[in-house]
This record gives sequence, structure tokens and C-alpha cells, in this order.
Amino acid sequence: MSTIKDVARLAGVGVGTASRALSGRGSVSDDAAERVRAAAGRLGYRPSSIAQALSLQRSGAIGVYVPLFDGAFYSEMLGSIDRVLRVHGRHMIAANGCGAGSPRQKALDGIDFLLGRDCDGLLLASNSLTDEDCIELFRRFPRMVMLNREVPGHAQSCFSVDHEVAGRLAARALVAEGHREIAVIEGPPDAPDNRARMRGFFAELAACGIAVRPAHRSEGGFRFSLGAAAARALVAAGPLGRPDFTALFAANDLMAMAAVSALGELGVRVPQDVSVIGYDDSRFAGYTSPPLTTVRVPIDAVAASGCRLLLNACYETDLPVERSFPPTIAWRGSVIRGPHSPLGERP
Amino acid sequence: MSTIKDVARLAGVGVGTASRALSGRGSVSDDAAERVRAAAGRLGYRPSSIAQALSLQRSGAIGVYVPLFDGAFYSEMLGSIDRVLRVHGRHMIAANGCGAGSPRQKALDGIDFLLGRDCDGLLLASNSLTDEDCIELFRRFPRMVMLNREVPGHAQSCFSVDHEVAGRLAARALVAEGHREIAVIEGPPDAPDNRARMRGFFAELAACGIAVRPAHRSEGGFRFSLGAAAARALVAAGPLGRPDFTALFAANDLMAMAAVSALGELGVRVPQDVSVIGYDDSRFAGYTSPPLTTVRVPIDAVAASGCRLLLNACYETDLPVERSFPPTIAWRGSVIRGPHSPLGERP
DNA sequence: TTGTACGCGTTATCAT
DNA sequence: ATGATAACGCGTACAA
Repeated sequence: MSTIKDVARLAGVGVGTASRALSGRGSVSDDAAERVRAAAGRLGYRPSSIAQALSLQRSGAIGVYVPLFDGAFYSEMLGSIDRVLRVHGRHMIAANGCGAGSPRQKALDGIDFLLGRDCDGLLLASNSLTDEDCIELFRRFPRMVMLNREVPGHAQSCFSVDHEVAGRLAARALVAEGHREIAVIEGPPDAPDNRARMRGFFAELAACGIAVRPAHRSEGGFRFSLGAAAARALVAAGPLGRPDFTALFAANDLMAMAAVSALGELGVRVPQDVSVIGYDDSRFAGYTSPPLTTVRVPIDAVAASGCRLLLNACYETDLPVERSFPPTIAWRGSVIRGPHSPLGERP
Repeated sequence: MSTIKDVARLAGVGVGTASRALSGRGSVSDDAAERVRAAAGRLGYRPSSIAQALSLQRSGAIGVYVPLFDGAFYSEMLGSIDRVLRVHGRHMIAANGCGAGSPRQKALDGIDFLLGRDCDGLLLASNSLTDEDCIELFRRFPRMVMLNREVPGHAQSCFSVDHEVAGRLAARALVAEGHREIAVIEGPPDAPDNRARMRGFFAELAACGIAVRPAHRSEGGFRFSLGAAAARALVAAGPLGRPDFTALFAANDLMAMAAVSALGELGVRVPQDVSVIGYDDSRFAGYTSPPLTTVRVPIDAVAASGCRLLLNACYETDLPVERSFPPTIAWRGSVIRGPHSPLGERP
């Protein structure tokens, strides 16, 4: 690999001139600039990003931690982040939770790993860290933004949809279609995003005078297998092993999809026997059978804005940043009219 | 941030001693080593990976290019790669295709971007590059391994399942269940992996005396929307707008899932009216309705071995590397017995 | 065993 | 406008 010294020598100038000519910063005579460019071209010169990093005191790397790479939710974030980063000439060091330990420990390990790689900034998505973990992290490493969660005292550095509002939306969608006997497959009980959407969902239902029976609440965990198991448990709890609810809200699309599948194997049809509404509007939601009606949360926009704020913090730029990411309902085939009269309007 | 100089000063030794004590290479008196460790601990010293990289002439970064982050196939690869990398203290700079241009151009851009970040090695997954592109890439940058494709003359650096064998397997599965009127939704016509699986599929069918009618071949492109469209086209081509085939092979699970959904909306039931077999055994395949019978290709193992070979090449290690990744059939609910007598045995 | 000094490739400063 | 030179933080050869 040729260095800037080689370029300078071939061009017949000093390294300073070569550096300025190549970077465009500082003044160089047209003549010299041209010779440097030619020399660089002939040598196939590429600046060493490592040496640049050492000299500039920044690596250009943004560390990104997500619990896992697969799953429509996080991979969509990743794509969005890469897009923003690349436009601005930065790159991503990506890590997901791996190895042994609890989800929280995996997150801590992954973040620690990232911290050791000299990242200029950190982009974090984790609902397994405690608020205290996050606060401590912010203290040690202020150039950080959290995605998909709110951390007390750090609203500026947190980007998320309002999951409570989104949860209310799901409830409104169901009651607007005339459902009242409603079952729920919840996400992990200590995940902040799950709790927020459940809080909103139940609150809106309560506002409509609807209470969800305890037997109609089943705990999942944002995973296919748990969604399927939860769905089976829900119908098993009904009389004669038939569901005694007409609608089902799953805390994410993965579980909604798994629930539809499990329901199908039990002989209960979606949407004829029970309507199902999901959450996230994952890439696949339009292509299940039936296509999934779901709460759309614009996670790509969330990630992009979070990334841009981080970039501003790291590189003194002034990229535009959105703060509001209103959820909507993606109406598809898995929710149909229920037996009761509609309450309110279709959101 | 404190540097090794600070540590050395606090420990009352020279930087050389501090460096040796911290790295474990070279000899240091127990006494000095202890003082250095203590000093490092008190200072919260973290070596600058950038300075290390400049000195050692390697960054510890492996560049990974995949066409996209979402989609079960590539994200599963990513997870597998990160797992291997992290165990060995290396990290991943991940890039996916973004910006304008053809898929091929995106790949070329992404790779070029990675090359500019001083990666020690490159892990590539792309079926949009031509063989010539790959060969040229290997010439310019030998420390590279291709995932999920074979490049002529570079078998050593390519890791993939044998898609032709896997395609044959799909055919055998269908005929073993008594299907003969078979339709196909193909992937992108110039993607090598798609071509190989189609070649195998048609060859095995031919060996059984079965020919696929031109009207029963529909071109998709590894995407939901194309799978759905292809399925609609297939039934539209039949008499009375009903399918005149009893089984359908989709070149990947995404399209299989979309096809099942589209078929459902047209009133044709899976598997009662037509059996569907997918390809990949994506994470979601067990949770569609009905659960998808599919060709399982162990892409995680492929990625892990490819990654280990690359690590060996980059860091003179001797990690174990597998070369054979036999595909199997994951039997689930989307394929049932067809009208003809079985040919051969269930693979 | 130890400390000093040099090299890694770049950018930035500063006389010229 | 230009070129020499000093950082940047680390590993390591070498002399002691």
C-alpha cells in the first residue's frame, strides 16, 4: 500500500502539500494540486483511515448495539442507520447480543465491547437494560443515543415512538370494529416498550368500559414460539377448548403471526372466528395469511433521526432531527367486524 | 482518556514495561506487572485500538457486506458472523446495499466503502455481482471470502450450500408425495444461487419424467411482493382462473409465504388445493399458516465457517473450518399428499 | 528486566 | 503556497 509520502515524492511536493491537496483543506497551487492528484491516481493511493483516526482523534465509527440481528424490527433499524451513516461518510460497528448470560448481561457485554473499539458514538437498542444501567452508561459515555426507549432525565438522547399512544390506538381499532371480548398476548413483562403499549391498550379499553379478563391475558416474549404457545393457552382456557373472545391483540407482529398459525392448527379461523391485530408493521405483515392488520410504528424514521442527532453530537454538524413519530393503523385482512356495535371511529 | 504513558508514570515504570505488562508479551517482573495493573485499574485505562491498529498494522475489523439487513437470510448470517468474530476479539463493520443504482452497483459501492475503512478482511454475500467482478475483487483484495456463492477458480474462498443438490431435494420431496403438476416461482434470473437451485430442481424432475409447463414457471425475485404477484399470475393462467397444478415450489420462503397469502385471497387453499414448498427454512417458516415445508439450508454454519477461514487468513490462526453443508427438508404442514402415486422416498 | 527511541500514516502548525 | 516537523498512542527493537 502506498502512503501519502509516496504520493508526495512522486508529485515532487512535500507531504503537507499533498495532504492539503488531497483533503481540499488549506491552499495549494493549481499546478501542485494537479500533480498530486495524478500521482495519487497512478499509485492507487488510499489514505489510511487508521492514521487519519489517530491524527484527527476520531475513528468515524458509530457503535450500534441491538439485541439481535434477525427479526424485522432491529434489522430495519440497522438498515436505516447504515443509510444515514453512509451518506455522511461514517461507518457502523455492529454488535448483537451473543454468548452466555441474561439479555441484560449480553447487552452490557456488547456495549463494553463497542466501547473498546474507539467508537465516536453509540447507538443503543435494548429493553433489557435497567434505567439505572442506561443512566450510568450516559454518565460514562455521553455521546450515546437510545433507540426505542425513554430513559428518565435523558429525553434529549432518546428516540422512540410513544408506545402508550400506539397501544391506545390498537384498542381503539378493535372497539371501533365492534369487539369487546378481547384477549391479549403480551411481550416480556419488564420490557419498557411492552409495558408502555400495554398500559395504553388497557387504559383505552377501560375508557370504553371494557375490562380484559385475567384469563384473556397471556404472556409472550416477542418471539415466535412464545406467541404460538400463548395463543394455544388462550384457547385452551376457553369453554370446550374454543376461544371465548372475538379479538386478539399481540404485542408484536411476530407473535401475531405465530398466533394466527397456532390458531389455525387448532381449527380457529382468522379473522372469521377471531380478529387479530399485531404491532410494529413488520416487513412481512402484508404477506401473512391473512394479511395482518397491525399498529404501524415508523421505526426506520426513529432510527434515522436518532442517528442524525448522534452525528450532530459527534461531528458538530447540524443535520435535521425529527422528534415525533406518530403511530398509525395498517388496516389489512386480519381484523373484521365484531359482534358489538362500534365504539368510536376507525383510527 | 488516559494513555499508556499515564499508566507508566503512575506505576513508576517506562512505557515499554507498561506495554509488556498489559499485553502479557515480553517479560516483566512480578512487582512491576502488579504496579502497572493497579495503575491501569485506577486510571480506568483502555488502550486506544486506533493506536494499536496503526502500530500493529491491522485494525481487527472485518468488513461484511450483505445486500440488505432485513430478510431472515442475511440477518441470520450476520448474527452467526458476529458470534464468531466476538469470540476472537474482532469486530464487524457492516454495510448493506444503499443509495441509488443497480444491485450490482450497490454491492460495488458498499465493498468499496468497506475497503476504504481499513478492514483486515472482507466477507461478502452478493448474488448481483458477476463472476468477473468477484474475480477482480479477489485479485485486488485476496483476504476475502464469498458467502453463498461459488466463484470459478476461487473454491477455497467460497462457502455455500450446494444449491443444485438442494434444488433436487425440493423436487424429490414433491414427487415423493405424489405431485406431478408442479408450478414454480423462481428467484432473480441472474442470481447464481437461484439458478443453481432451479437447475437442480428441473433436472431431478426430468429424471422422474416430469416436465414443468412454461405457463407454470413464474419469475419472482426473492421479495414478498414479487412472490405474491407470481402466485396470482400462476393461477390466472389456469382454466377458469383456478390453478391447474397441485404443488408449488418457491425459490425462497419469503416468496412462499407471500404466495400462500395471495393464494388464500384468491380462494385457493394451502395445502388442500395446492401444496407449497419453500426454500431456506427462515426463522419464520414454522410459524406461517400453515407452517411451511421448506428446504433447510444451514446458512448459519456456512457463515460461521467462512468467517473462521477468513480469520485464519487474516490472523494466522488455525480455527476449524467446515466445507460441507448438506441441505435437508423441514417437513411441516404446507405440503400434503398429491393425486399421483409417490415416486421415490421422502428425502 | 528495564527504559528509550523509533515507526506506523496522517493532519496541523509554523516558519519561510 | 510550501515543506519540515510535531503531534496522535501504541508496540517493539535495542542498548543497558
